[in-house]
Amino acid sequence: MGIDQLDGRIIVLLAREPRIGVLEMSRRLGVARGTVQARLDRLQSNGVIRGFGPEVDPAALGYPVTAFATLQIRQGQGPDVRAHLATVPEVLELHTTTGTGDMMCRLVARSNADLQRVIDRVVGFDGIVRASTAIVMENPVPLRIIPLVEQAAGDTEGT
Amino acid sequence: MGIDQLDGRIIVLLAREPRIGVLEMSRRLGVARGTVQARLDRLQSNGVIRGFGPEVDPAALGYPVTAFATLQIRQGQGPDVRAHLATVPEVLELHTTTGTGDMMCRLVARSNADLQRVIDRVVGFDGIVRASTAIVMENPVPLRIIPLVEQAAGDTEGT
DNA sequence: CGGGTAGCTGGTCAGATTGCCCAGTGAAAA
DNA sequence: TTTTCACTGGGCAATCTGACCAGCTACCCG
Repeated sequence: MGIDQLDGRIIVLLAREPRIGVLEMSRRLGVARGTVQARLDRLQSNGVIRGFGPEVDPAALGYPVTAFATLQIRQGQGPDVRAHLATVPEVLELHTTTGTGDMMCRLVARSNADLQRVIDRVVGFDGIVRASTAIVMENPVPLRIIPLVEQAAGDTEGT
Repeated sequence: MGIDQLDGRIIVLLAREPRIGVLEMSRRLGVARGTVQARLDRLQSNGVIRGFGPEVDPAALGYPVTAFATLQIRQGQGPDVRAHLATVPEVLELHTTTGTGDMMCRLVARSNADLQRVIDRVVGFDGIVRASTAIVMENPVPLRIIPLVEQAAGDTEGT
């Protein structure tokens, strides 16, 4: 596990210009096309690169409001709660955590008013004892991976 | 703003099989290639589709520990704190929020012990008053967009 | 009502890229 | 020393892309 510098450069290049294609990458990186192809195959079978799905902006879809909800679950109701939350489209992700809450989820909604509806739907389930919600105002650092990839590529040098 | 059913089907198809290409999509959706191309162009210039960057798994990079940190900021120090956090590679995203905390960030680390180092680096900055951290144990619902896209495509029918 | 716009179809075209194969080389591991 | 592995540089056929076209329909507007 771990990536070397060439892997890192491939990922960063791909993150910056996703449409670029293997041939152009090999040109820019100064290596043979087969090498880039082999590296990419390996990164994907490694699981380092999960895929190339489209990044969809919920705001552009009509869901400009984002919030994080911390949930407290009744003992033993975990599995049921997960199944329940998985059925709510506005639940974008769900984690079980240590700490004050038992779960943490990311929600989106069409408006602040609509957020109320979403929260009602989320907590309107027996196993959920309490929920506390934090509405996102700004997003100074959008989800990113490049700095981490650069660090991983610089530090680890393979295994 | 909003997407119609064809847009929705395009996005879902793309999310399920990213490598698919415009031609194959047009075949499966039963529309002309030019249509799919035009839709995709529009979705991208709309900002609905931000891009096709590689989805990198931090765990496979050697960072298997994820945590969420809620930060309380000293009045007026917001901008400085943002700039500080932006320099930490392990900070994957950062939001400013309403509620008990002022900011919320997603962190990764090489281990639980390493998480301590990351947190020290995050909070080792003057403007941060307090931080409370929740370590992620499981991720029952990984970041997803398909259900929301399907709902948006079904409901809105364009504007 | 007629005109104009917008979107989709089904087709063509040249050019680029992909996936695949190969032999040769250098370095590291056994 | 022999084997293994990754990378190089090359070539091949098949495919896809981006661009363009005319024709058609639906729709809005004056």
